Amino acid sequence: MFQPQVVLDRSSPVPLYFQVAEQLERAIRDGDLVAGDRIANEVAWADQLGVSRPTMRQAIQLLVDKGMLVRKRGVGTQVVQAPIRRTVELTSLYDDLRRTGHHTTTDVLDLALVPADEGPATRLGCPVGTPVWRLERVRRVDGQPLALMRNHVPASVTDLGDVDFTATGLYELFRTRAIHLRVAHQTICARLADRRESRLLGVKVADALLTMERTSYDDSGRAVEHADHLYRPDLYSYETTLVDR
Amino acid sequence: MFQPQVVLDRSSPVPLYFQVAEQLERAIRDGDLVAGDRIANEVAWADQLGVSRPTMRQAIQLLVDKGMLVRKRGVGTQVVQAPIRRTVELTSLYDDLRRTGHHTTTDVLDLALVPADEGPATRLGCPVGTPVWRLERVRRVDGQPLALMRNHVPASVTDLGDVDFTATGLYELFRTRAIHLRVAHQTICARLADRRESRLLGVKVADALLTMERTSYDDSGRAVEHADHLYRPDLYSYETTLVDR
DNA sequence: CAGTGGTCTAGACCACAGT
DNA sequence: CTGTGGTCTAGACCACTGT
Repeated sequence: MFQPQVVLDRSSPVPLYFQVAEQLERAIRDGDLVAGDRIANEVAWADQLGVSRPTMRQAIQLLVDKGMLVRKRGVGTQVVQAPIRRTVELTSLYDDLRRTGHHTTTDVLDLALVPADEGPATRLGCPVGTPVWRLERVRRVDGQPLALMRNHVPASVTDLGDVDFTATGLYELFRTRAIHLRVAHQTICARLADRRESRLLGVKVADALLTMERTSYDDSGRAVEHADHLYRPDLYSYETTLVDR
Repeated sequence: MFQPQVVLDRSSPVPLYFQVAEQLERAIRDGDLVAGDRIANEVAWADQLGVSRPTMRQAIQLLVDKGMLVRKRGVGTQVVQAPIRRTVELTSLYDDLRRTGHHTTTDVLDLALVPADEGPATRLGCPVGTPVWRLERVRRVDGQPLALMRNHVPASVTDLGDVDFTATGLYELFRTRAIHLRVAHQTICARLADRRESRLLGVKVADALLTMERTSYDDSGRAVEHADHLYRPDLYSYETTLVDR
């Protein structure tokens, strides 16, 4: 039974289970462990690393949740025969693109404090007429328009008045203001572009677009933001890994 | 601190943590606990229910993963201010629709054992030319065409030759044959319908469609199925709940 | 049968948030 | 400071799988 080298630093502030998961994940990505390989059982791992079994379980569970490992009772734990794609996380498109090294720019079409219409109000769970910030942007990647993004943020959450959204993403801003997004509900669909949208996104009129509606909640369970985004399907797709538990 | 009534049955085969999570979830859905409510702390719960703290944690974690609760260190655990939608699970459209009480029918357009083309072979991780079952269906809801579904299943996984897919879903079939889907990778996008697709789905030519590509892996990490589906965006959208951990 | 993961206990110490 | 969740230990028994 192959056991990749795992070294723990007990003086590190990084939790033990996370250190284990990290190094196991690297072993899989580097190909030290390949599809279908069975890894040693939990007890053996715990023994070898000098951690308790629950801690080792937690490490393995992290990778199971990421879709990289599969557990079968009475059998063992195996590496999934699958190309590892990024799992869906609670990040913004801006973060995604910057991380992958693309040059992104943003055109701000609209930023204003307005009374909430029925749509945004319903989604944010606030009364119609509540002051909300309305933000509309076009996101470009290497010059090409990629997404047309409309967002609403209740004025009670934070003040967007002085923010330069050509330089800062909305989610990045939330982080700097200690607003921690924790849960989001998304609906993804498709529809045809209208005249304005096709012009802004540089596609033909009546071309297909990917639509994404999202409401995000922070760590006190409060609705913080509603997004209504349109993506060019030739430049963007939505990838997820599903895991049955 | 409000604590809904939770009753445990220690003789039940249902794990304790699951019994707790179930009843807590019901309390939230029934409105006994509402958005923003703080629930009692883990130790108090464990004490009252007579279970250990790790068990209670596991119960709460289940609901956190579902996006119904939010934990904050030093503060407590709160109910998320969000409409509860179904979280994404590893189920088929057929299951989804049957569960919501709709009348679904299926037209089988094609079911054949063929050598794998490059596309399906790549996705399934098998050599080009490997025998695979090719299945093409139209799913209807209350008579209306909803989805055009093309699936590929390696012949080595199971025999689809005698299956009546007008009466049985593919995922349902897998379950009856003890093939347990555990991980899937999905890509969701949009494109225009071509002539054949628009005819089969009952939409205008060059109408927008939602596309879904999915590869599923079973509990030994083996690629079991590749799906290439097209959905009518007026009848179907893809909803998810994202949770940051 | 032996080996595996699934569940559970009864504690412990720590980091962080709010008072 | 107190109270909270985050991490961790060192065991235990059980259910399921494959031989």
